[in-house]
Amino acid sequence: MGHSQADKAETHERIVEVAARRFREVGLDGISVADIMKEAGLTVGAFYKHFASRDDLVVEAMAAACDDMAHSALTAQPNLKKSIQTYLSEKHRDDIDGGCPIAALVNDTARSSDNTRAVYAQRFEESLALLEGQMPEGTTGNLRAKAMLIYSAYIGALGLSRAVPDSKLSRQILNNVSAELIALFPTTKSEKSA
Amino acid sequence: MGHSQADKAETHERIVEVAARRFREVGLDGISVADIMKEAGLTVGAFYKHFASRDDLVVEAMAAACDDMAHSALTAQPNLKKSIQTYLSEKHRDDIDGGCPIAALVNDTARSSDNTRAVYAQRFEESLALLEGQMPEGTTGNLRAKAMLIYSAYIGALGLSRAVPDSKLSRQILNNVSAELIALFPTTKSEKSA
DNA sequence: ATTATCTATAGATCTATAGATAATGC
DNA sequence: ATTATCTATAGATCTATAGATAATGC
Repeated sequence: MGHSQADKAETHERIVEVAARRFREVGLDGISVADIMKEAGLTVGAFYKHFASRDDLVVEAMAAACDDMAHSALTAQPNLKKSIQTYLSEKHRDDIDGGCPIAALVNDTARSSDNTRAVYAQRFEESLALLEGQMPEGTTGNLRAKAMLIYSAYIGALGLSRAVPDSKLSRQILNNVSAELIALFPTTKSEKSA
Repeated sequence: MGHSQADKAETHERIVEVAARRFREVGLDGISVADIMKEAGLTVGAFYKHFASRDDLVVEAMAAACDDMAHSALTAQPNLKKSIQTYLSEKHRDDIDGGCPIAALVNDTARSSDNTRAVYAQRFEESLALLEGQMPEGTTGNLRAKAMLIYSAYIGALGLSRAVPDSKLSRQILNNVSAELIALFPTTKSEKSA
């Protein structure tokens, strides 16, 4: 039983990380506090020294999940084409618990607390700005609106690809939406090597 | 206590209709059998004369919800522009329990039973075909792929508009994605009057 | 002395079933 | 006789709290 203050901070973070993964996989209501604690190597009694309520964990886990994601599919790609191909890949589809929470939890968030929805919206707008920054040079019109279209297509296509049980249809959704988006927003030559 | 066989059929349908609404609103796991029965004017004991398990109700309710929807936003519109405007409207956003279950339950479905997912996928493909049939004359390329892009954008934008707590941002998502889709797939003159 | 953790449990739920009741339908 | 409904409840959960234990930190 180690319980220094340093241990507590580590423990807190470990609980949040477990929750950030599990919530994406099974939904914000799909796992109990006791099971989260067990997966973090603890028992349920310690939970309320770290969080005032289960919902406080949901809020923190939502933020953590969004921060996870911010450094992969949307941020770390050199151009829009790569972003589209990465986001709408079978790898991302099969990595629910490590993938984009904006997609995995969009329905859950609509039914959740104001605090959770506020975190979700804030992180969504940050990701949207990143996507807007990836729009090809020379794209005309409302760039933020176009980024919203792309992000909406991301969320819908990824969600559908996970919902349908037929793997052929699932792949078709990812590939078709990916191809259509790439055709609509062609990356310029200078950006390809960027 | 009326319980003729005709009554039973009506009762069965009433339970399914209540579930089809509530599931869209609170998720497939968000309401108990007892509360569904209460809302249908019954008590929990009668439930298992109508369904072998809770999951059987989920399957039937999913089908019923999709049938509801099939005759409104996607089917009953004369052209694609009207379909886009209707689907991505504040009215649809605020009518979760009567709106499109393909959007409202996409995350829930990914976590649900094979039977539920099969019904979802079947109805999705039917709606997709309707949308494909609404593509403007002279649209070139892979029509099914383009319909998948539109439907994905529908699901993502509607989901986002319900998840974010800021009503201004919510409206912006609907209006921007709607405008971008209409610009991408302009309806021809002959179709406008169709 | 304080506190991070543990075990144990109160009180509220949830699915599913058992058994009683009252209506249908042969 | 059958059965659609009811009330009641078994058994399994879930959130949150109480009280004991063992380590930290003044």
